[in-house]
Amino acid sequence: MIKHDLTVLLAEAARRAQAQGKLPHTALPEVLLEHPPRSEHGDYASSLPLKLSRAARMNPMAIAEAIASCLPPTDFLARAEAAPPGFINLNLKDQWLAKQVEDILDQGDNYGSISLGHGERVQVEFVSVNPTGPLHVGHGRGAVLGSTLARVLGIAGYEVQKEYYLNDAGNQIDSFYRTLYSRYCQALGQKMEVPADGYVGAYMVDLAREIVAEVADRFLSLPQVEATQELGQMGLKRIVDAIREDLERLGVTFDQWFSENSLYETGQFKESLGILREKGFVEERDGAIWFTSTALGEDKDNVIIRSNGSPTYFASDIAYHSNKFISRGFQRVINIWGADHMGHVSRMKAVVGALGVDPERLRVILVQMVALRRGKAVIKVSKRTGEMITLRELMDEVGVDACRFFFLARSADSQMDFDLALAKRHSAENPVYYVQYAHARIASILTLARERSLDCEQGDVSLLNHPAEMALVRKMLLLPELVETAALTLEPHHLTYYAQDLATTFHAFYKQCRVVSRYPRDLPLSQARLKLVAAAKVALANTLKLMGMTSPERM
RNA sequence: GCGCCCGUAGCGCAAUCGGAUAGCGCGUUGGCCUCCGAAGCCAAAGGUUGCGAGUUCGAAUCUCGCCGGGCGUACCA
Repeated sequence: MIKHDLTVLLAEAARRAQAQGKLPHTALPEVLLEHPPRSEHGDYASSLPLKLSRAARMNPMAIAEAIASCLPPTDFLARAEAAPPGFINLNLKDQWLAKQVEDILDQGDNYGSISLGHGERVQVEFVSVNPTGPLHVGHGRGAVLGSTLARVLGIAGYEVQKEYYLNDAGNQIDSFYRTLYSRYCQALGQKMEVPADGYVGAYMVDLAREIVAEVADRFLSLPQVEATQELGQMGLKRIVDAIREDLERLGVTFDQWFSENSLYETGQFKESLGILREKGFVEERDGAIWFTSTALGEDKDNVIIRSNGSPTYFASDIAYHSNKFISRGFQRVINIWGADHMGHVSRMKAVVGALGVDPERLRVILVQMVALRRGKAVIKVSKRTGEMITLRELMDEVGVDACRFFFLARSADSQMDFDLALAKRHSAENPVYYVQYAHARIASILTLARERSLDCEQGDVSLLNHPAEMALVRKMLLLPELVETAALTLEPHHLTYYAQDLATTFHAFYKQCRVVSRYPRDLPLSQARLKLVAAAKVALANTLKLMGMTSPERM
């Protein structure tokens, strides 16, 4: 990556300046490059002189000049200038930039890949919604964020495993089973109340009807406990299948669906509890088993096994994380949770530490809530009350691509207001079409060139020097840097802004530079520009692919 | 009460480490299709970055105090 080459070059120049006595021998801070907001300030700039000024007791401008004078000539750097109050501005050579077009074409689908991760094994666990009802709009946000992040980490050189943690044990499943039983009986005309803690959503009525359609009244003759259990499992499977279907439609797939229940069946839970006990973090009190997190600086202790003998959700999570880190050996684990799980974060980190794993290896991304409105009316989303807008409805309404783009365009820590009344109208104005239009436009240029039998293999990219051409190359070269940033900060929302930027730069180029010309004298330039356009298609398509969106050839 | 997140143009949101004149989309106003897609381009208007102090050569960004919104603070998940 050119940015890294420049970073190294600058650091060397600073050391050379010290060796030559132009700079005092103070410790050098890490060299950081940025893209100046104004293009006159170069392709990259460093504020190193400003940071060095105090320790070196020198005027920052003098430092900038000293370092700039020690930069060796290279085939990519056109010039380095000291700029007030003490920046070093770096400009790339047009000829070098033009040559990158061929480099991008050579890389093709791999363009954007970097080796940041060095094959480190990372798990991204996301969605993991309780399988007690359909996915709603809010879940879509975590699904899109997680799947995009997994793609970004993959292209950044990590070995990524995507996982859905299936909460198929515990209270909520029990309640789901009992609700389903009651709805099943009702569907068959029996008098039966929905449990007080049950799921009152209409989808449970539909689910019961579906099951009746399949098995009729077979379960009525069974003892209630047995019927509830069997019926529940049937219903659970249907719900999970529906969740899986919705996610697939959204472009979200998993390498593994991990069953919470299996943690108890395989003895993983006992094992991890044993580790904690051994290390002295387990205590019995008031008839319950506690994790003594206060000993690790937490505000309070947490119950692992209730006094009635049933394990808590936290208990499962202890075993689950032990499984992730110790049994399966992931070097890093990224959990994407809703903001309502915030209270869970620090105790999970404490548990991971207690298990003997560096808590830094666990990263939790909290996705802020999606507040639903219909016009001015706030819709309270709750599976309990059953009022919700499903993800499926949203996808029907605005389409998958717009859906993904919309969720992705906001950073995880900003709350989102989703107005359904405006959803459809907004989808037509969504920047997603702006980006995809650029791709379709490129495709049609390339088609036209093919129809006119233009051989762009012959194109000589050194003919490229128009400012709009150079701007487009520069923008394309940002993709690997963007991947790096997104992978390091775990913030894939930057992709949406980059995609728009790239599209804008392309549209501007298109307006200013004729690609396919009717005049024979333009042939060499046409061929060169076709290469540029083909490279732009690669960059744009790869960006869209990272976001899980389609790259239409026409629209 | 305490803890975490957020507050940026009319609306929705960006701003990679503290960097140079804070950007993008929608909306508003005006212009641009006689060789490649106007779902486009160009231009204009629109900001005391919630308020007030502090640190710094430099603050949307860091610190402190207020104000407003969200979430958490269960033997729920």
